[in-house]
Amino acid sequence: MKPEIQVFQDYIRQRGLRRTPEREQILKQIFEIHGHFDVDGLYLNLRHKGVRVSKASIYRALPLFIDCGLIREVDFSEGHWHYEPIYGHTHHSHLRCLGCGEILEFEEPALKRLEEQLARQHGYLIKGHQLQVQGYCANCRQTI
Amino acid sequence: MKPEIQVFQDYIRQRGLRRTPEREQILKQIFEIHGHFDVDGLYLNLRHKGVRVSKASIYRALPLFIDCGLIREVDFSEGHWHYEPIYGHTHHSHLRCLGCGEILEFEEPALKRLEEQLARQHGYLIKGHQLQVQGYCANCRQTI
DNA sequence: ATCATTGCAAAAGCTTTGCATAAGA
DNA sequence: TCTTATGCAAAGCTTTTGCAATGAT
Repeated sequence: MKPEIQVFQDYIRQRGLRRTPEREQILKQIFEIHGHFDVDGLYLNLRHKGVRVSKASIYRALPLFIDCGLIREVDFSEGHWHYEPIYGHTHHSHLRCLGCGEILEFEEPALKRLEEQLARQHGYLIKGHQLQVQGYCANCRQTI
Repeated sequence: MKPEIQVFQDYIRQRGLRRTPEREQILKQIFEIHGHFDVDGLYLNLRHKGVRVSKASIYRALPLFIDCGLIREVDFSEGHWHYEPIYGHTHHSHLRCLGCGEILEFEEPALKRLEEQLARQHGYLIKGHQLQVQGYCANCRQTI
């Protein structure tokens, strides 16, 4: 069994919830996309594959996946939520082009030290961070 | 005249737009708050002061303020937009408590170098970045 | 006199929720 | 059997937009 499914089943059992084919299909699809997604795109992916799941079920499943650390919200400033798998993926940040919407990923290991410093300085238990950088890509910068 | 008002008037003139008391009141209020805000809070602030402005005008004014570099969007993962003044303020990031919602500001000058590196590496013209760190504050970490 | 801007109310998106039905445990 | 989960449709929220009236230049 894929490890992300295992993680979810453990979480489900521990919380006294139920294992359903819908949740498993949604999770499977998310980890096949292997990149960021939004609810509508995920829903369409599933429908095109012939998987019958309602958006309501997706909206109800995502908080569970977040809660057990499989995915996280990401902010692309587009007025609706985006998400991405984090389980089994290295932590990365996003560089977004304000012209064409292209999104590049990059790693920034120095932020781990920043987290530790903030923890010490303010007594926080740090759970994570998000960094987005915006600008114009090589193409779009010529047209502004 | 306050410098942020001056910046906005210059922008207005340059774009052939019109100077209105509504926009000026909204901008004035934003720079009196001197911290992050959302549309509803800003609207209530103005109403309580007896300033008659509609939310529609606020929604229509904010993109202008963003466009001329006076404010920026900030993401607190709360399902609606937050904003903060940036003109005349030093750039900072946010540390947010997942328990009580407290928000601390901190500076992270190293990210300037990261921006330059990304610009070189990917040919981007960088316009800015946002960093949020989440965790539990000294109080809330005891109750989770 | 023009034409941008306003306020209102309606519409549009995305997300959440109530409820009857289905189905895990 | 008991309770959670699903699908549908309705409701909720935030944000956007159409339109007639207003007002800046």
